[in-house]
Amino acid sequence: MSNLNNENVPAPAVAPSDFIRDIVAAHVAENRYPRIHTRFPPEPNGYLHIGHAKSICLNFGIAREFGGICNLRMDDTNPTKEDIEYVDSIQADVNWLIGDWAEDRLGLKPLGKTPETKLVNEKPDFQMAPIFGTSEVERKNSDAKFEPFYASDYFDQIYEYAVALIKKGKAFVCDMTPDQTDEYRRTGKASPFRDRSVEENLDLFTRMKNGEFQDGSRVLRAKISVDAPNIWLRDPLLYRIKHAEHHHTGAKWCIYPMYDFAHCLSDYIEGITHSICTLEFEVHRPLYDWILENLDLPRPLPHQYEFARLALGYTVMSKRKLMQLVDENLVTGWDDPRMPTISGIRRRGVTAAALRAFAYNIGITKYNGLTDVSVLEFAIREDLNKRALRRLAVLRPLKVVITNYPEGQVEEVKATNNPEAPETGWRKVPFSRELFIEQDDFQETPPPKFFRLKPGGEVRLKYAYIIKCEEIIKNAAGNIIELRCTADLESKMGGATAGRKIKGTIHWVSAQHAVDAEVRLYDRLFTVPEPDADGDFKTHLNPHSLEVITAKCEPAMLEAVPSERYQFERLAYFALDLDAKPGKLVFNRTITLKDAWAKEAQKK
RNA sequence: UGCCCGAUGGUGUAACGGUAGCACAGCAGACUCUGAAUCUGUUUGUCUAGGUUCAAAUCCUAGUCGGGCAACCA
Repeated sequence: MSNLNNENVPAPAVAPSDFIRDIVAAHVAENRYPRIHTRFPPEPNGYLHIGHAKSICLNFGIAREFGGICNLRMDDTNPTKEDIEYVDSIQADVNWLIGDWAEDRLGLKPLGKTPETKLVNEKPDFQMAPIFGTSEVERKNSDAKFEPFYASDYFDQIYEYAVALIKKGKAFVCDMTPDQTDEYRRTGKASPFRDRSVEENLDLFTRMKNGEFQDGSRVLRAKISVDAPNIWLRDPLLYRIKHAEHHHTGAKWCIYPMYDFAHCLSDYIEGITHSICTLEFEVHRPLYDWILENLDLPRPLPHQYEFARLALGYTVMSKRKLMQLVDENLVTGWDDPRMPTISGIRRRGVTAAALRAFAYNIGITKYNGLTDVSVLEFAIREDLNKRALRRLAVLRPLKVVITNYPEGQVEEVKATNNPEAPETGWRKVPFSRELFIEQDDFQETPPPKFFRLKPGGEVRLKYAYIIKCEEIIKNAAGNIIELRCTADLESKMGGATAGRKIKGTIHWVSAQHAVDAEVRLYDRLFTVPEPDADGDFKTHLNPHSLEVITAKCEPAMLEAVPSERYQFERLAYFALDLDAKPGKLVFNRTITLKDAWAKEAQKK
């Protein structure tokens, strides 16, 4: 797969510039940190999607451009929603996306390693340093095993920090019900438990940890303010009780830290310098800072920066909605090629390089826009045009008999593998008396400007002869089932009349040599640009988002491999699907070629 | 409703007080043994109103519109 990432595809000419990179560049210029350190912290509660790809490209891109590191971290503080399946898929997707590009910037840790306690400026400090700078291949060949970081690996340390806040009188155990807590926070009233003694808080928090209390009966809250304008500063929750097994820590804990408490501390423990997240966390930033600033931490503190998440036309992006599509079998799985998930996009045949180019092209801002799918489609086509091997295949066959071509004769014509990459050479394609052409390439009563095959008209068969349609044969129902044509037998490449100017050139396959392939034609999943703008997004599902047909391919397709990309000439780009087996070709249509004729024909 | 954030062609972005540029999309043309690719040309824009300044997309004030947050989710 590695050759798919860079070969033949130019890197973006200039490194992108945006407000976050500007900030990082300024910090580098003033030597604020010994090294730039970002992180990509997904919660393992679903598969990664193209919005995450934007974040991955940002965080790893910065690490790459500024000589830094980007940690992969599972933000796993809620055991009831998370699962090991997602941990595995996240790793696979990240490795695929950054492979050959920022792989050497990926921060991982030795398997099973937990934070070390060190003395910094005479203060105890928890640290979790990454290993990095090894490629995936090197890691696989090494005896040592590596894994991503897990917020759950810091539960001991985060607990210690909670105790420290309690001891400073900056956190308290609250016994109100969830509803009461909501009510009090909304109205700016102080919890009746706010002024418990340090001793009582310590005792209660220990007993929370020891499992003496029911879920929901008590929480640990920071003591910041009862009526701050920013709700997140109104004595926010730090810990809640959940008697649940955790996919990574097992049954060790029955209290789990909230996102706000765990995230900033995880960043600190890992030595993150720039904690980049999406806009909805903007209002959490004061809390992020408050926690870190109230703990007497000896090392430089990380800072949070926010950017706008990706919204893409004709799809949905929330994990909840994507999971609904999966659970209700509206798609075949998280990696269904119609899904905006990284695994779906990959299965569809899009390369990592194309996805990265897309991420670069859309930029990073704080403006919540809706990116047109054409931007994604352009990145995919541009990438595939340069790398895809050209092949002849007919999706909807129409039989053609060349009446002046000898029965039983077979010849092989030379066909270019990829005009964009001449070094890929050429192959032989068999030609014979009976062929298949595309049904769309013939019209009995053609509209104006139709320069394909028509009665009495001529067209060039790509790499072969110019043919003329002499006769149409129909069945009893009146449908065209066969065309009788004559060929200009001197018009093949190098022939006497090869230079004749014929407006149309069409693709074909020799009937007796054609191989069948299952072809899955995908279209957008939804019929409207913003499926979740109103009501139920599922009412906007495109009923024609998948069509499965059997295509007739030139015999070279028998040698198709998953790592390659193919262009069925004049039609679309295709990639071999996971479901393909020896003797059973299955192709996914990644994306169609641009079709100027379809546009022209629509103008009527 | 409170708090926070944002607003540049159809879409996504750049311009960091000094010529509003790029990409996608669109349109027109050239070329073409892929109606692809490539090449050329081109339509379209600074939310509004005040202010500061020789000069404002940029700074200030107000408004308008849009988004986010107000989970014992992240």
